[in-house]
Amino acid sequence: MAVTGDETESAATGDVSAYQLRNPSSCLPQDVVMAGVHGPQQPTEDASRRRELRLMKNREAAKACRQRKREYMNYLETRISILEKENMTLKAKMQYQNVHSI
DNA sequence: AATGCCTCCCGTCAGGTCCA
DNA sequence: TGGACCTGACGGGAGGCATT
Repeated sequence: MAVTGDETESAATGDVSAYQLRNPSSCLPQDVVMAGVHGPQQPTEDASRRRELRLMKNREAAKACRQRKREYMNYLETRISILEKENMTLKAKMQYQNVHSI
């Protein structure tokens, strides 16, 4: 796999995310209210903790979601090959019946 | 060796759905 | 109705492969 663990590690430790780096306007945690007039404020400890918890849960949810999707796609591909075989068998059977006028 | 393209996996955000 | 959860979309990193 192409995972070094660095990304996961940095995300888990609350470093600046890739998204924040490429989209500076979104650098503020969603659930931290910033007061406009007095400039940027530090997120409270509790807000940061809640954000990290939310990101961690969403990270796990996304992994589970992708795993389910992979399994479903595998199921569909298996189903396709089964139905294709079935279709070929039925076609062969029809051809046989036509040739022998059954 | 350098480069470009493709594919896979990941983390994050945003928006939708569900349920207490 | 607010919070928890799910999932599509997006963009980045890394590996593999062909081409130069």
